[in-house]
Amino acid sequence: MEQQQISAYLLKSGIRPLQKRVKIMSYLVSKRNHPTVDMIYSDLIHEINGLSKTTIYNVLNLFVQSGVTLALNIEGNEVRYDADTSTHGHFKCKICSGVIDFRIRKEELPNPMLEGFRIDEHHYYLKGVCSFCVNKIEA
Amino acid sequence: MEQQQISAYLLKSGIRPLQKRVKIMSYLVSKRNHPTVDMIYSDLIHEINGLSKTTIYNVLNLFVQSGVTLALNIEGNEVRYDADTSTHGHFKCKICSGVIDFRIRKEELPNPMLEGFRIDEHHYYLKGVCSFCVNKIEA
DNA sequence: AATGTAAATTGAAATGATTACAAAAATAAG
DNA sequence: CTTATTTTTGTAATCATTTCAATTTACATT
Repeated sequence: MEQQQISAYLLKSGIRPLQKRVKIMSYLVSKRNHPTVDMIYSDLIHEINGLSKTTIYNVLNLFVQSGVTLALNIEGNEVRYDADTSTHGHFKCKICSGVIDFRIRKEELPNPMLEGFRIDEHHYYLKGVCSFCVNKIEA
Repeated sequence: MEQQQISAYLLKSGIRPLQKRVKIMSYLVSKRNHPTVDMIYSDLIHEINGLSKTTIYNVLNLFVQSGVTLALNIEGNEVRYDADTSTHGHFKCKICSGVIDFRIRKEELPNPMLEGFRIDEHHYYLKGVCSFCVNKIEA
């Protein structure tokens, strides 16, 4: 996606499309790698002069609050970020630590009987070993 | 559940039923409150003389590795523990921070097309506002 | 009951992720 | 161009968790 489109998208979501915000969203959208803050930092530090890790935290927190990014809590010691806010599930491989998306339709997710509750977010994730690492183990 | 039963259960799961382990498992099973380590500590420190927080971490890690306890990663900054290892979902209230269970059958959970993957764990959780807090907000 | 050995527990220090905060820089408005 | 507001930065603080060596406990064998 073009920086132009990213800017327009942020603006539409009530976020001023400042340089670093656009770059970070652009990173999330193009890589789709469910990165941690550290991954974003080490990838963007070369590209953005004088980028601070605090800024990444600030920007991501803003994104999450504004609803343009999901914070994924799959492992206790790391938060991963995903700019795809549509309904989908995640799989995390115990071996290579990679996180991949899988499509599910909202109607497929069970709707528990929670009388009077307001449900804002659905999270569905699986853990195991991805096909690539399964082969490595068997070999 | 009686301490006797807890001990037998731990033994069957390959865990030596030492005093503190039995007390911690007993706590998890009877309270069913999805506690954090801190919650367990502040509740049991009165009951168990000279209990250390490190011990709670040790015991819980053992429980999780042995498969008798689930580690729930719903919020990025806290891990909660659940001795109910059967298939079920969790709801976390944004207001009161409480976590409650809801029943779902394994067959209800969508089975994504992940050719060649080995899937070990399914996690399904919802976030929102519980009925009690919904009323508080409206009032 | 006493002894020895292995396992568990402890507390202090280390680690690692995240947040708080005040100063500096960038942005927008007049 | 000047000023006011917002954003970014870097350091220090915080908080959960792990590491590790020393102490204690559990348990099998005398």
